[in-house]
Amino acid sequence: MSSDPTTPLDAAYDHHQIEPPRLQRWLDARVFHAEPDPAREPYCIILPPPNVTGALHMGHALNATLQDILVRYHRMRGYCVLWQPGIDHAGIATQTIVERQLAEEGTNRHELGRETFLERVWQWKEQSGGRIIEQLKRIGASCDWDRVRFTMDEPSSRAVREAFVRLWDEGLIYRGERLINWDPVSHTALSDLEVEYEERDGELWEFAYPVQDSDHEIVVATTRPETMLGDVAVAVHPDDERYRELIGARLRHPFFPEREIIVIADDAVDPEFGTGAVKITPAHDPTDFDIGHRHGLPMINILTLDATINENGGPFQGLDRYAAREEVKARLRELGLERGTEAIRHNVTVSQRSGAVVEPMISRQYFVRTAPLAEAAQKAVQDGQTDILPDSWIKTWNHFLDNIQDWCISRQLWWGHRIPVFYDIQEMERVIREHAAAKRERTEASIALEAGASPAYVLGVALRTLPDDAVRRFSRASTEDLAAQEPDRYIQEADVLDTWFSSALWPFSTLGWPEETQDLDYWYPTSTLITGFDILFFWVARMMMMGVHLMHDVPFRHVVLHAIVRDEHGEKMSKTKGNVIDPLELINDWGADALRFTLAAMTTLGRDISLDRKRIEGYRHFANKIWNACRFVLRSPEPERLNIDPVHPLNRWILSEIREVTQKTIERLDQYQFGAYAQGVYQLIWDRYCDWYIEGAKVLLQDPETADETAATLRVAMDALLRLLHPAMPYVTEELFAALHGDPERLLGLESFVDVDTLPSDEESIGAFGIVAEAIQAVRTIRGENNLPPNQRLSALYEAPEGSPLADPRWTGIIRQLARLDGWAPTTSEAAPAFSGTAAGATFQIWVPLEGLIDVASEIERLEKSLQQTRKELERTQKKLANPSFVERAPQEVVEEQRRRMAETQEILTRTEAQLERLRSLAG
RNA sequence: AGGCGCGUAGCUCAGUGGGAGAGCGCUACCUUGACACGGUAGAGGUCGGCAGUUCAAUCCUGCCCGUGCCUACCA
Repeated sequence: MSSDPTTPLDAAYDHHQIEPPRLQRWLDARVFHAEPDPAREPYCIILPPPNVTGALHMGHALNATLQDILVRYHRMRGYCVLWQPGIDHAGIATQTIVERQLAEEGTNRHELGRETFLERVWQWKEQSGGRIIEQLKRIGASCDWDRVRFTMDEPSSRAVREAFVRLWDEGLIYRGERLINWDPVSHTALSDLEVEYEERDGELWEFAYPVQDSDHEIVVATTRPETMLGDVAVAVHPDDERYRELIGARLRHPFFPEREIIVIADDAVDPEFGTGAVKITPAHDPTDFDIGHRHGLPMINILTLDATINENGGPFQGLDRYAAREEVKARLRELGLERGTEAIRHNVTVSQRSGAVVEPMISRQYFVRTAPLAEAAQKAVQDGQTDILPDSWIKTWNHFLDNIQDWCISRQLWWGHRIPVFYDIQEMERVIREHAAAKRERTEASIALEAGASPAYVLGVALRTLPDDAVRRFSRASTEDLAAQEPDRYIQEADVLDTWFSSALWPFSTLGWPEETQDLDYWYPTSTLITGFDILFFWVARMMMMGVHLMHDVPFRHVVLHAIVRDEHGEKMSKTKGNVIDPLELINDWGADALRFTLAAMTTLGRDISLDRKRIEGYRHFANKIWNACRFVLRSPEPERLNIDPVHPLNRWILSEIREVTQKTIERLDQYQFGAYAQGVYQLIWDRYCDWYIEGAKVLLQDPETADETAATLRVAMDALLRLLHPAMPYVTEELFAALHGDPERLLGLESFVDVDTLPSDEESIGAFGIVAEAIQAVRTIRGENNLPPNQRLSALYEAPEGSPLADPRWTGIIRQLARLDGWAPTTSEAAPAFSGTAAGATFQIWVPLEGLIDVASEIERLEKSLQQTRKELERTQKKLANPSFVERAPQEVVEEQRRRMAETQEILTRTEAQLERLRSLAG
């Protein structure tokens, strides 16, 4: 079809014809661009920045869909809306990709040098990075695409430096020796959140430490035998009778006789596990590290950064950790110290990024002191400055913040924000000399210094060997590049910051911080953050900490956590299972509108989504449905006037229904009830507008009395439906809106939302329609259950009280047409032909004479079945009302409701029984 | 180990302290001039089990069974 909406719409909806050109028009017209407008209320959402290496997956699709619904909805409601997009630089992932490319070219980053390597990364980023932005556009995300930001761009980098320096000056960032998670493949430290636990089969291997000057021994168990090379103690529980006498004893290390291994007592030991005695390797195990601190034990690092044994491993030096494990076991076996083995399932820590088994290692890194920040973040939620939805997550939130560890922010990478700490060389030399003098010995650093080594080399030694407070004395944090200004005096820290450090600043760095920009003033705090619960800790908590601390206000008023998208059987999607569903493939097959609507319709907060392609297909059919409904409207006569208050109850009914759904939609979207919103609009459009209203309108259009107001109502109603649906299905609604108004320039996305005040709320019409629909369905049921084809000519008689819509001439044409009747006339139960199909309603009875069409027996059977159900229903209500405590204690309106229902059911029962009697006498 | 969630029609899921719902699938009929990507009618459920609170429980409480996730981690 032509995209020119002035020509009639094609017979069938085809998303391929609609979506790409529509998208292009939005982009060309920059309709999503936002500038602060003091005259309007601000509304701001920041898009959780996807990874620069990433491609769109279902999680992104869901996330973007929900945000876009809110954004489009608020735009239509008159807010000044900014949806801020961007991507993050994904330190490890990106560096890994480029390093792999270099390896294929037979080189590596060290040969290239830092500068050249970074140029290569930028090159990669420009060419292949961030394709996810184009994919987000494709699903219709109405971000302000003029404002796309990157965590490594200059404004963000500036914000990172500023934040770092402020936190440093306040003592909230420090450099210290800690046990960190070392990824020996990516060659970097990882924060606690970046490691995962994988359950694997392993063995608990036992060996003995002989007690010095004694025949005794103490048996320990371990899953990592090679770590015994770094053992400095064996710990037992203080109350453990078995070992009480050995506490304080000295053990002999089989490979390092000069090393003193002492037996200590510590509560952390579980006497039930293994042998109840634990070997202590403070430099390579988190628990041992703590124990080592408590007991003032030395720390012996036995691993290189490649996870091979270092010089402290004596004869095992140079062996890979796993080779060393086998070698250590073999040697201990030879020495007769092996004591057995036990199969065990245990958790192995692996790097989230590289998948490598992580080694706990003692190392000097930069940390954020999280305790004070976490407390403030927690308080912000407690005090209601930020709401977390669903609120079941608050418990998790508090638990995490209560137990938060300091955040390791340095990464031994090149791609990222280089830590803005500059080491003052002159100061360093003074510190080295003073330190050596105080210790009254030559230190490694002072030796290097005296030997005339290069400042960079001496710095390396100093950073490795000097105490933290000494290093701090010659460290300067600065937002200025001191090393560039005074290259002879300053050397910048080589490490970069964790990618999440820059992401933590995102809600305000994207708005211009640390500048006091108009954007920042207008849109901060942002309105709502929508993200997956899987990054509650990684990102949300860190943004909250940084926002509260640096901006003195929370970064967002609401946090909405949504679910994971699973496959159609509820299985988590994974490449290994092969059940990954690619959203772009779905968009190609069914259209972005159908995918979006499906995701919205299936979203109930707090519950995962199992995505079934059949469901998407169904909603694609829905797009086709409204498409064709709109075609019908366009083919109907042009009304003379549009803004009318219709008189006919059918017209008043549909407008009242739209009014009600609009009100509900507003409530639902304000409460993030995406599923209820989508389902409500779906039912309104399909079940009420298409199935009932249009069919009725066809009749009214034939009558000069009602033709014009009906033609107008068809359009007014369709216009409202498109507005209601637009946030969820932007493409097709834009297309139809332009066609409906015959104005290709008018963009629905920039129109206002449905105004309930312009719509009637007509209870009488709603009630009348209900009775009419019930009557029509009754006739259809009689026809259907007696297998009478639609073209079978039938007529019907009715009995109804005065004023019933069944007797209202305004409805009779509709009844005759929709029930496919030749005749529709009043009668009485006495006068009605005995051999009829009947249906009794609360206020009416209908007879469809069936003489000569079917046999009496089949109609008797049908009525008996319906009678049974009516009796059951009656019994239930009677029983209830017979209960005195119900009548006494239940609310009056509930009792009334039951009484009314009983009367109705009684009426239906009586009528049905009477008819059954007459039929039986006929069959008789 | 601790925390959270789920269990409703064949499948995937809504839902509410007071008459059990949708989509898909299934059955029958229908090329009625918006739509067969459609229409009409229908079949199908002890709302996981047991107990409690209540006049009333699919909904609230407790326990149990099944299932999924998160956090922590024992060498």
